[in-house]
Amino acid sequence: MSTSPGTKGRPRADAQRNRDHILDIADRYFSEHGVSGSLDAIAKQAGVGAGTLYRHFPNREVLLAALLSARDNELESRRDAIRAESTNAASALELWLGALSDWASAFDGLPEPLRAATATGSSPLGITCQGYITTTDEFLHAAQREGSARREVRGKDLFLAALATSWVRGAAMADDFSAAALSSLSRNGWSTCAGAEASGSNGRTA
Amino acid sequence: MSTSPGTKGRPRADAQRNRDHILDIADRYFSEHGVSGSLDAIAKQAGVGAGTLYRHFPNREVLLAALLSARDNELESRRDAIRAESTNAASALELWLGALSDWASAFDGLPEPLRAATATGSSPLGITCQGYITTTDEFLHAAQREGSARREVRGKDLFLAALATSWVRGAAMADDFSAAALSSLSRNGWSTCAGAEASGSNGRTA
DNA sequence: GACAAAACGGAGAGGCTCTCCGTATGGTTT
DNA sequence: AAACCATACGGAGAGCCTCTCCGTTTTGTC
Repeated sequence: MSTSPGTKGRPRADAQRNRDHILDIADRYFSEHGVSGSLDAIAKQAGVGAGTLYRHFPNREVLLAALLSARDNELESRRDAIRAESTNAASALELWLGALSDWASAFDGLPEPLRAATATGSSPLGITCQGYITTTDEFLHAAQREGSARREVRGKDLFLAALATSWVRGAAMADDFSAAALSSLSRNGWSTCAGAEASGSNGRTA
Repeated sequence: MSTSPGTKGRPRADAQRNRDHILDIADRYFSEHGVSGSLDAIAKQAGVGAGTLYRHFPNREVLLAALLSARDNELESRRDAIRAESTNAASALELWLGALSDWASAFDGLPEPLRAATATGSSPLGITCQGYITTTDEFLHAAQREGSARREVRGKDLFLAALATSWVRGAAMADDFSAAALSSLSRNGWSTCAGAEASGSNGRTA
């Protein structure tokens, strides 16, 4: 799984080389210009034709997914470290959400496609997100069993909250403090030691 | 304030007519296509040349700001209603945040430019946001005085949280429930009846 | 070395944003 | 009402972007 060419055996050597090289350049490029940077510019920087880039990565989302999957190991080892080191499920969950939020900050503007992919689901990015939502659920369930997390919260909601944290931090954000505030908000809410049960749905009023 | 042409007296009649008409069309168009829809298409639908559109609204952000300012009354009267009807500051704050979140959902994709404008500040959109942040601060301070909101939270953070709620609700979001979950998260956090003091900063780990 | 399959590259179609400037129009003045 | 000019109009087109198509080149195999 994961090398683009069709159904059969391994890709041709030049194809593999190009693919890897494009990935390298794209990583650097997105780091500098955000996820909205020009794909053609990436092709040019990589010294390949536009056709080559688009054959390997039919659209921006697929390219992003490939880029992120190259970083999978990092996040997964962080997950393992958290599991190993944490003494209680609540702080494990908190650390994991922080890790997710950092992950989603890998490139400027990344949270947006991640949210879109989470919503639609079936794309390669969506699969990736789904996996991490599952992990989030695991941490969350543990915390719930421990009694330190609310019952009505779902992993998906916390995942989105982590994305949102990263989104707030995004781009030209003048105030780095706000992201921390939001993640603290996600943990503690703004209400003083809330009435716990808080009913089910609020939010929309009209 | 607010009619685009330069420094002097009122604009020419045709200019005013075009401006209003463009605003009408743009409102409909953004409602159907989201804030990323094509500006040229709006000009065409409005039956004016691209130049005319861009003279009145030099860029997308300015157009959005004009569109939103046409809706100012709505949000402001909602604010007044909340002030009048609420019996306690906590629920007033909650209602206000809901109103903000609805406001930011006027068009698909609106939260993004709002966030960007909040960050950079000086644009017309930024001014608008700043005003609502101030209002948020008022509601928040009242709640803090009442003892029902945490001290360390700032209006700006709650404003961004409201935008984030709307952002999560955004576009193709398969799951409308998540937005409600996030706003509840913003109020109550995920931790059971938190240890209140929660220290200052957390979030970033690496 | 010869031959197909696989991959390449870049021209170009089509769409978007935004500018520029010759033309038309409103408002004012006589 | 005619003339005048500041103001506003429209749309061609420059420049950038995404993505496709297809003639040409490269690889791997026999």
